[in-house]
Amino acid sequence: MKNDSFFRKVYEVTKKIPYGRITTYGAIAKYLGTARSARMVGWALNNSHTLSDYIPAHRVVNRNGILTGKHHFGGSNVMKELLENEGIKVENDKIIDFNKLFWEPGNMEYL
DNA sequence: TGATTGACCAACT
DNA sequence: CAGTTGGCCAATC
Repeated sequence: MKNDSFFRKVYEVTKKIPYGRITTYGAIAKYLGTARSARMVGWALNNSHTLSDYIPAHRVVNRNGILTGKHHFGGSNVMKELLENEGIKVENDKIIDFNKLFWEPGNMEYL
């Protein structure tokens, strides 16, 4: 695990997102030390589907709580369905209780 | 190998 | 207040 590449961390953090919780690209990037690299988070998630590990990318939204990457889930409402399936309320491709459901990367309080 | 892009964010004009 | 630009790292053309 000495390979501290950006993508590697993004994958690890994303996989640690608790059930029923969400986080943002900027939060992950900031956790990694470079808040300006939020774009790379999206890139990593884009390649996440190629990984063997399951990446709950549907729990990652932009800082406005909007499902920006919904289009990359193979459908238009796939991401929304996944979130609602976890009890997350989504309306007009936006997280309703985004403020409450927001999970800070690295926070293991759910354990 | 250089230039471009990409599921973003924040500052500046 | 809305549009533009800069920035970050990695992958693709």
